[in-house]
Amino acid sequence: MPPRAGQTRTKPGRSTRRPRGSLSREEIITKAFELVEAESVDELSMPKLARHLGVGVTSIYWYFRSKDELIDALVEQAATQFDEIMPTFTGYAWDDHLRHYFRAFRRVFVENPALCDLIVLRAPMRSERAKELIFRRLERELKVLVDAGFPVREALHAYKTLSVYTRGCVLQDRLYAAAGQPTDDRKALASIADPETMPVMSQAVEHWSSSFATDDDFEAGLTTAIEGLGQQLARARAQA
Amino acid sequence: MPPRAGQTRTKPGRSTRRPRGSLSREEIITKAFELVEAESVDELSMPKLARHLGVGVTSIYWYFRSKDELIDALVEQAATQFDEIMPTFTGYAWDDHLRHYFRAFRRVFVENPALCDLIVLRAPMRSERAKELIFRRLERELKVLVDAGFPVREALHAYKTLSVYTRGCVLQDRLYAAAGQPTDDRKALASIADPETMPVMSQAVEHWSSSFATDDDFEAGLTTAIEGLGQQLARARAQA
DNA sequence: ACCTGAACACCGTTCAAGT
DNA sequence: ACCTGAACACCGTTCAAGT
Repeated sequence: MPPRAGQTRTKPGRSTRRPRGSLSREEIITKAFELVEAESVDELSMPKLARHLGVGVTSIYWYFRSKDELIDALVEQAATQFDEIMPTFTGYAWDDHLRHYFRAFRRVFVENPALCDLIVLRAPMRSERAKELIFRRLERELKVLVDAGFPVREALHAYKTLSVYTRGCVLQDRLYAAAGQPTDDRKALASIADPETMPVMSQAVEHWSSSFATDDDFEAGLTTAIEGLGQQLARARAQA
Repeated sequence: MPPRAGQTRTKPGRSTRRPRGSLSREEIITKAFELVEAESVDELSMPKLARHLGVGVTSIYWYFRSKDELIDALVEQAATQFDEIMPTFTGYAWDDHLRHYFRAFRRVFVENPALCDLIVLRAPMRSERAKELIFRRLERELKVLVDAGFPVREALHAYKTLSVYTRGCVLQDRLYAAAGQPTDDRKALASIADPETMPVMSQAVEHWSSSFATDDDFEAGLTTAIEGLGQQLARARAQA
């Protein structure tokens, strides 16, 4: 396309030097987060971000010492956003509460891959603000369990177990999505699982999916863990 | 250091052109795996690998179309190695069996971070050989559960749940190791967990560790899941 | 058939220089 | 104080050329 009349010829993407106060930490974080949402953390690069901001690459380094420091800021942003998106549940019995809570926990990550990349794959958090959000969340969730009769130590273990399990499922989902190859799982198994040499697996063909973290899988594991917790609670109550 | 007499001056690191048949797919994989073990997958680069092999960078591209294809080969190598390292357990009751099996499962990854990088963080596997190894493993492990009375579907869910949970723990461990900052967890919590505003968490301080996947945490989750499975088994047996 | 270096488009980061 | 481009050491990959 030839340059239109009245248009000064410029370097592609940016025409003028940005005025002094026009850039800010916040704008950089916001625009970087946009890029991560649109593509992924791995795709984020300083030159790309600079173009998206309409700035010279090096300008970003005035606000962040390194890309790593920028990512830390994005993780904090993600933690805040996660906290806003997560619904709060009240009035459920402890087991239904856990079920709803971790179902939502998983959904938020599955529906927002950027949050998954920044939180699940970037633990541990280095931001004080993010830690505080986690502590507040834990206070609320542990209270539900302690009120139901769980000793504090067991309540903490219960939350950790379900949190790690759920994040494990979410990671699995994310890796499968990134690989982006919906292979015909059942056929692959069927071709290997000969009834003679693999009697059990050949029976399992109808339930097979190579992802270990489908909705169905997640629900099954969630139920298993909650039933286990139920037994622990019964013992704790009997002791008291 | 001045070049010694009789030594021809060469480019640093490699003196002669390698003879024709001297390089091979296998050697590349072996040396690449060495690098991943010594550093990490993220640190692996084609130039580094070429230096380690004493070859020109581009020679590698005769054997692998891309770095991605090379990594796929490394994943297969890792899967084979994992299969060799994992001990086999026989003669245990189903619950003790699961306990020993997944304890070992976790240990292998914790002690071999390269395997964790290549298997846990690189799922799903694209190699047919790796898939076959997994199916064989599943056949053996599911048999233990089915023999104990689990329906095939429930046995599969049980394995998946514990596998995802264990890999979740391993990932967490790995991320904490990579971050490499053994912060004083308990103090961090104590400074935030005011008994007035956070009564439950302030009681939890003595059990706190910011990693959700310590040995103790893992064992607790493992027990919880196995207890849940015990209940499911009891129901399945009652039905039969 | 196998190994090679030059070259390209990218990346993160530093530095000295503009305003 | 804030924004800039030039420059550096890296990266993955392609290509035409050696043997």
